[in-house]
Amino acid sequence: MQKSKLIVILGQTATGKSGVAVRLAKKFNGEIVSADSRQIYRGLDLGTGKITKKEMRGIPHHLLDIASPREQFSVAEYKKLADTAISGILRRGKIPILCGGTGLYIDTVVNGTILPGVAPNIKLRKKLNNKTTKQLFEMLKKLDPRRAGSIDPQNPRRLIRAIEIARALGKVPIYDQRPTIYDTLKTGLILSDKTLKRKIHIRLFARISRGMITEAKRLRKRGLSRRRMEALGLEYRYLARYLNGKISKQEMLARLETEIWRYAKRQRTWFKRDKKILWFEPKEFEKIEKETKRFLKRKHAR
RNA sequence: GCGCCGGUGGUAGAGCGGUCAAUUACAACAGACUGUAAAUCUGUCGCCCAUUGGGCUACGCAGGUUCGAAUCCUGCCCGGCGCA
Repeated sequence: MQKSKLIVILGQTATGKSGVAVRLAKKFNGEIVSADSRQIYRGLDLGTGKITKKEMRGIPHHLLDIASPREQFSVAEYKKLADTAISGILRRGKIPILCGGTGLYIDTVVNGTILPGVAPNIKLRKKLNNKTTKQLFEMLKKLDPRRAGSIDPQNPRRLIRAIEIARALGKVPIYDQRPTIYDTLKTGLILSDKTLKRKIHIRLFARISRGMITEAKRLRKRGLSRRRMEALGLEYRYLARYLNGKISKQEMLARLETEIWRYAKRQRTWFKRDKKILWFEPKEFEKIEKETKRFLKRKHAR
């Protein structure tokens, strides 16, 4: 059976993914599925650099604004919704374009990852949060020695999740890599460090002048807790600290610039491992287009 | 001009005779990652070789005391405060 074609546009923050995705969608009759863990949330617009209605140029975008920022979203939910969105697009005879910078989300969809099927247990997590990393590791060792051997013993978040799964299933399952259901073209957008830094800087100030601070205030007014806002990371984390009077506006901007850069590097580290990504500079649209055309014509997967 | 306090690695800031290339934090760089992923976590971080380890240069500058100094003394330079 022929696998369905899926186009992926990925890259670090501020590399111009959205624009490229829209152009491709225009060209090849596509619809876009966002793969961004923060643009999922309603009301996080300027701070996440969410595409505007106008910029969409009539192209349908999926998985934006589908969750309340007050609640925690998860990869598992994302995967389910993304799969649904993609099949919908395919059913309409269009090309799905997965576009975003959240590497884990992309991989989960593209690789057809099977997640353990154990929902977060908030109560348990709260309880475990009081334990030391060492204690958590000991707990996991007792519950599932195998997983304890492969996990990062110093990462409480991972340990808690592993314990959560082990308690529900007896042990943390090992999942074999499944044959993926999509025939995928992964296109990565890349800029030199210097250019990316500059773009991050410019974009940050543009967001401020477009009202990012007002957006943050609005979110707080609508009941987004300070804690939750802090947990959203980057702009929202530092905006929260600023609104709280913990840092000055200037400190916020300075911190943000370096934090965004660091985030971009983490993204780069993640994407680097994937040797199947074809990298282009965003301005090389013709090349991207050509590659995409070739991919879409191709009969069989790889 | 006198008095006091201070000058430490990219930054902030410990150390106040040996165990100090120097706690720690931040930055920088590298990396991990299967239901919080813009999150969370790890490693490296004076220079030069080396696998453990070794060598060199370092704590404003110049001298000195000492077996031994970032740490004590003297002078100088610089900064802050106080008195003139």
